[in-house]
Amino acid sequence: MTTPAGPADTAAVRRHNLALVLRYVAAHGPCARTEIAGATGLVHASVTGLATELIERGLVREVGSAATGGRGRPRRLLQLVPERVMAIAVQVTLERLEVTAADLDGTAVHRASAVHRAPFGDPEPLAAAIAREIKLAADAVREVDGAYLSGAVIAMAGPVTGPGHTIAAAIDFGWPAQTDLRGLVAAHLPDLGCPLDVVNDANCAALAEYHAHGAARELPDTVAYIKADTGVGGGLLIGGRIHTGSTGLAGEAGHIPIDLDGPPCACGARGCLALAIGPEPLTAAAGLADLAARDGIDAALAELDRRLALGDPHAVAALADAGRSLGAAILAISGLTGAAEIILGGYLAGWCDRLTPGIDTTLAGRRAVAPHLGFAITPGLLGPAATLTGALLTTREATLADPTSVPPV
Amino acid sequence: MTTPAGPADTAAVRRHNLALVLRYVAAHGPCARTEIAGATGLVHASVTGLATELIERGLVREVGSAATGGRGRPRRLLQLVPERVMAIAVQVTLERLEVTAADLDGTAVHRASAVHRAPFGDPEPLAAAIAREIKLAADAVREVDGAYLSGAVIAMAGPVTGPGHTIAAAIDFGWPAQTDLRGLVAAHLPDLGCPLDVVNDANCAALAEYHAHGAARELPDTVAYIKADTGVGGGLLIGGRIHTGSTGLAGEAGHIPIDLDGPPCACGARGCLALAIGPEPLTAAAGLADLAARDGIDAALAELDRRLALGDPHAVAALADAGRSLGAAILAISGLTGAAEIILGGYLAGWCDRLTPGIDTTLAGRRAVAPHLGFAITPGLLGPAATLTGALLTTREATLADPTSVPPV
DNA sequence: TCAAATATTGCAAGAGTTGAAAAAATAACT
DNA sequence: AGTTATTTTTTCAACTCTTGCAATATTTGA
Repeated sequence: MTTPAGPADTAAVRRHNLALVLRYVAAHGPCARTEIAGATGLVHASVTGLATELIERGLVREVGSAATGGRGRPRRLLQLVPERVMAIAVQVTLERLEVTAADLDGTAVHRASAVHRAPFGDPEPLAAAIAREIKLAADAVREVDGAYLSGAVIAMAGPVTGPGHTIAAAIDFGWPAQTDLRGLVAAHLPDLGCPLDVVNDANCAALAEYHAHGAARELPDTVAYIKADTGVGGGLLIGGRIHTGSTGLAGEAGHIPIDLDGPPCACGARGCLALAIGPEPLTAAAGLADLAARDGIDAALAELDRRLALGDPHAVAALADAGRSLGAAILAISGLTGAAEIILGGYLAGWCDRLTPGIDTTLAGRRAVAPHLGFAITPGLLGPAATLTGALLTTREATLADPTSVPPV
Repeated sequence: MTTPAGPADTAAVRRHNLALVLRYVAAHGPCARTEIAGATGLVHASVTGLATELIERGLVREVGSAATGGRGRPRRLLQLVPERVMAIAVQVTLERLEVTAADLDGTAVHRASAVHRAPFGDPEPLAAAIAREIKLAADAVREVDGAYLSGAVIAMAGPVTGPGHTIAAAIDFGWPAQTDLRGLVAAHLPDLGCPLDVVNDANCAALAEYHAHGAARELPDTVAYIKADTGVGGGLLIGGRIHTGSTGLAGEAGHIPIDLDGPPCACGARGCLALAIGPEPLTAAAGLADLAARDGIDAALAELDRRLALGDPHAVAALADAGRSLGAAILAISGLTGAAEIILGGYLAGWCDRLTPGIDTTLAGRRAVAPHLGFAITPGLLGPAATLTGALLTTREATLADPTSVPPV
């Protein structure tokens, strides 16, 4: 069962078992009650009752029958009704708001992209803009017949701590410590009628990649994710759930030191990973500093990508060097978190082949001593959409964990 | 409630609520049913029933009354019966077995220390020796009237993975990968009558320090532990429980790289933390390499301790230098795990003051940029006994989590 | 001695799961 | 065409657990 601090009662049992059945149906497509009973350990009679309640809540529907091959009553198949539950996700970057409202399958019913101008140091205008977008998305959801709005999630950079979801530090926006972005946005949405959460953007991406990989094969209990795009971030997944840690920074690999006497970093420390694999240092190492200064970092990254495709030795060497540093970070991540799988996202995914030689250089010695090193390194499957997808998944998880949060019919 | 994969029923509810009450009684000394009801959220009537069952299982007893001050029926106080449940812990080091059988309070009823000679590469003789010691300890427990043997735990170096508790690698003993030490020992103990587990020794120490600190004040959700004595190890605690990770190595800080181009380590990588704060490098840095070679590492550490007490500049500088490296590791640990508290154990605890200057050197820049850094560094409160204490705590946790594992009367 | 106050326990009601029996629905057989 | 075997699903009584309310127990203060 879920692990609340408080007492348990029969309602908690019901919640747990409803979640058990709903999760099975969601994961294993159309399936019969008998199959669910066999797989979950529940008794047939219980599955009947649980399925009935899920149907009443509109989360599951019967979808025809399927003869089992031999004789006997045919199975009546149950299927998830993804469009029953919708969630809203807002990704906040320095210049834009990306908004999606989608159902449990991730099928979007509303998309928006808005430019915002957030004055340095004052979160209020941005909060108002976010609230405006959420309101539009919520209106779009309400247009859909029978859809239940389960939650809205704001994904943005910076550590998010505690149950209050306050943002410990948003350096790029210059906000004061412990800014209660959720509270500021919620103040504009008095009748939103669903939970509003703030989560770290890299953690969202980590969750999305975890699900993407987990669909194809069994994943280990502890999985780490590192991404680099406009910055370096990451996330840590334990038992399929985001682990934020007490600092809200768990898995944020960008500012771990890998070089004791390395160059100073803007974070105040020295030799951070971000100085080795971040976009500015990486393009600079490939001789593209001037281009980055003139046309912006995106142009420089695009040029680096072009040169890598052409096999430019300077660019290839820069990636190999970054790989060496990344290898050290991977050793630290696996050692400290116990992650048995490390997923690379952002441009690390696309350039994985170019990074591998450097990574191997760092890991070769350890691999020789400990042949089955205990962890795998895999490129991410999702592109930039990972963040929004992951934000939607957080509310999907909440719905699957407590189906009683969705009202009947 | 605890979170098993399977279905939940009313028995699970009972287990959860029994654990809730037992945990409260164990943590908050003698207390009345009313107090328990108020603190846990259970209703008075439920507490009555739950307390009755705990009394029947011998885990709790009534211990007099206490007038509440004003008028009214006095409170009947309930108290944990620590001696009801005993556990056995065996700590395995290269030369010795240290054994303790103790009750829920950690009060020992049996202690033993045995020299063993484990042939390199063959775990069987050591398994036999461990089984012998466990048998003696179990006999001692059976002497105690009314005591229930809840479990036996073997604490030893090396990563312990999966539900099978196999030892992925025991380099010091030269065992093959995935050695099933638990199985080997259990084969000698066909009628032990209690669970037998193998856990990582540093993880045990981490758990013990967590409890020691937590007794005095509220601890954050995620806490990390690093220790150095004969080697460098550590552990990661999430929600008060050991997180082993999928590799079984979570929190093992000894072989995270902090210096990309540092010296090669026996683990195969370069610039590992163990090369900076491990006993051999540390004594060598203080100019005690010859002494270590001649009289052993313990003698060299003792001499280092003496010189530190005298303020020997060479020794002090060595500690400061180690502190710099430790600071880098601490940044990595906090960043990756989200730990808001990092506990230093082994000689790191005793020499904490001497390490602090170096740690501060590394952290100063970060502290300047992020004033409330988000984590605290504290010395451990327990000495070498931490490992055995922690091993006992793992079974204590199991008992508190499922009081129905203890039979009636 | 009596009333007030507080702690604990009994008891019926409500909700959940379970196991066995009954009902439903189809294929195979005669 | 009718019947039987087989498989799936539902119904129903039994049991356990928490809950809320009323009853009981026990002490203090007047």
